[in-house]
Amino acid sequence: MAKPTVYDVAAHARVSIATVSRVLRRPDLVKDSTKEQVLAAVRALGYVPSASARGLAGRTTGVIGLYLPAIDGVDEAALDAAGEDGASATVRVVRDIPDSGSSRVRDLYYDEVLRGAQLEAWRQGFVLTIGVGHGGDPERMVRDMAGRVDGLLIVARSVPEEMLGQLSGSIPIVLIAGPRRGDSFDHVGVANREGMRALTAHIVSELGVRDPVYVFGPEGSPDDAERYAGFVAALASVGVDASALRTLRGDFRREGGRAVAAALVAEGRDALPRAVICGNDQMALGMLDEFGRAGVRVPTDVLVSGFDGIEETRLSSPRLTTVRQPMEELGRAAVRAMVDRLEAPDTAPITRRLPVEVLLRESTETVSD
Amino acid sequence: MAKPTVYDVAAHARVSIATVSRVLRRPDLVKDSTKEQVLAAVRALGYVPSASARGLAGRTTGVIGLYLPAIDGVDEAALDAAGEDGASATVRVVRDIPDSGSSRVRDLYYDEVLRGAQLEAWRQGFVLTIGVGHGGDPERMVRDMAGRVDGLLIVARSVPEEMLGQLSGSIPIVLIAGPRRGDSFDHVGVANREGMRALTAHIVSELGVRDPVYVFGPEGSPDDAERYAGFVAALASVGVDASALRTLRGDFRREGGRAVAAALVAEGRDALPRAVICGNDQMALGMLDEFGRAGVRVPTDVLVSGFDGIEETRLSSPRLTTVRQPMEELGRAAVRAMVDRLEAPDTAPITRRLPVEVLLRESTETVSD
DNA sequence: GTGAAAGCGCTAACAG
DNA sequence: CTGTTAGCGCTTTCAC
Repeated sequence: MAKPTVYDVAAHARVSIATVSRVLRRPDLVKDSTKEQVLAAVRALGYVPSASARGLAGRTTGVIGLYLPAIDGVDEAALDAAGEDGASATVRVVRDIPDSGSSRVRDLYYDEVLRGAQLEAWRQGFVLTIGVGHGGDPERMVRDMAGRVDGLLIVARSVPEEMLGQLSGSIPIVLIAGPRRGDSFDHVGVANREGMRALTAHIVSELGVRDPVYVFGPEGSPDDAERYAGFVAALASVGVDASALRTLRGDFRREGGRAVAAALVAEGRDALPRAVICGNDQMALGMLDEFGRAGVRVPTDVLVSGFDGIEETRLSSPRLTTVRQPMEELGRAAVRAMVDRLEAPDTAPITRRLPVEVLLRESTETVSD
Repeated sequence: MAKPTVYDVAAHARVSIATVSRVLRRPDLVKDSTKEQVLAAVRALGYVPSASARGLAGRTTGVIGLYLPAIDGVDEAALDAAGEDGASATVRVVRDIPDSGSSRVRDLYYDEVLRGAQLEAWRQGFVLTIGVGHGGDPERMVRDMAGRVDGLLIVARSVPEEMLGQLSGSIPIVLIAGPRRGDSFDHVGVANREGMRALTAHIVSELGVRDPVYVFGPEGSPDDAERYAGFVAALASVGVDASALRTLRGDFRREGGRAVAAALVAEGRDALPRAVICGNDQMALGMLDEFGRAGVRVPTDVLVSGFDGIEETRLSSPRLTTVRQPMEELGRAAVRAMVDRLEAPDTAPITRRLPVEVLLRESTETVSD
């Protein structure tokens, strides 16, 4: 008993295959009584329509693809090793000492984007298929996905610019996050600039720090550039020339934040800046780590802020002031943009910019505050 | 310039479509020189094969589906509201007080399963498509998925038993977690029983508590039943009849744990059990919350343990002793099982049982320990 | 090695 | 309202 097809259902219900198809797609066009027969046959046979056939005939798959960049510490070698179920014990008992699990820190970022995309896709009648980069070239995977979906959502910078060009020739693409792409791609992003501007304004105006230090991420991050632009703008609006201020460079990772903080501490406690504004949360958390170790008090000795709003910022001590990006909403907006694009293929590029939220917490709290 | 097809490529390369197909699927059967021509044409045209057509012709989609149960607090109404991009502000600044974000607590469980499945699927040359239940009936979504994948991974109890029966008639199914299904389904699970047995043994033998109290989840959870069986077994092996011991009933949720703890406290401090062993982490965390509020000290006054190994257990104070399930590995193992099944459709049901890890932490630490 | 031709299961005109 | 009939783009014998 192979998988039943329309033909089987048609035969069973004593109608033509066209009628079966209609019952499933435009039920209103079919007489109630025949509809019943067909439905009964469907149930009896356990018929499930083939998406492949439907896709071929209808030239549309009902699938939206989401491509995410490589997951942090995915270790291919370890994966291979884990590949076989060794005869390992069923239970292992270990004394788990604090901090041993720090390697589990993962950016929840994409999980949330994924969740939002999935939810919205379903609401819109689409299915989501995901591809996650893994080290090397996105090439193969992205191409493969391109062949099986109606449209592709791509997280910024996870795919080389050139491939985007080619791809967009044959399939709609919506870019997620990253730099603004008013030009040639549909794009949903967040208000990086405005968020950092508001945060900086708070620190400068409310807290009276006129010489905050900005900590960059790795060279070439457009998100970081936008954030810094917001930083500069906030300062400019109170008459401070940001280019005269000191800046530091990290790498967007926690470890990098630690290093930057350590360097600062090494210069002497009295030389510490009054406020450190980091390009992302991970670096800020790293600085918190190191300042804590070194006995530098936050916020008493120095104010620290991050950007992104990852979960850990709520759990650090002190809790970290940050700018929360609406990740889940980002995924959702991307799907919406894609659906719009699919409905109107030849309209101008869609650009959506989502609002952010500045979360003021203890890491930037002052006495007078 | 519509999407190029095999015909376009064939014409461009001056060969037949059969040759184009061969170059892409069995390159070894084609002469090098012609292969070159075809590849060149593919590049020139930006050809991407249609997965639908391929699926139809080859009766296999190269897709594995993963169906996850409803996400905790998904609020459909809120989703609708969020549907339109209101003219909301770009930035909002709020003073974020501690604990305000407790609603964001989400079980990371499925995210990890998802990640593992995705990774392994790709390694095996498959693409993963995911479906997440949302409140109501899984029916429609699962059926839809069934039509577009080669096999379906289903998290236990997210789909009614009967539907599983039907489905498995037309498509391979691998159940994830939940009760053992040695019978009629392929299944990957974890060593619930053994894990709880080891944990209980530790508390009984090492810490000398011969009358721990077990806190159940909601009625009818097979996972919980297995865990309790482990609890009973551990006790039995030191000559204690667990059925004579007190048990409590929660609901697997944090709030439920709080309620249970509150009830216990209300009975009087001196009547407190010496150890409380919970069926999952959420309840244990809830108990920690309430004990903390009530001034009951953990582990001094009472020992508390959980089960699952969710992230929050590392961040609570005291950190929670628990049994960590290898979630990511669960997803990976499920995919592997599916691939095996696909390769050998008619072999006996596959059952994989993954080891767990008992993590001893401060919530069960005693002085003598 | 390569080409011709027959489907894979479904949808969508087009008749009736 | 329902049936007939072309394909959709690709894989796969079967010949050559």
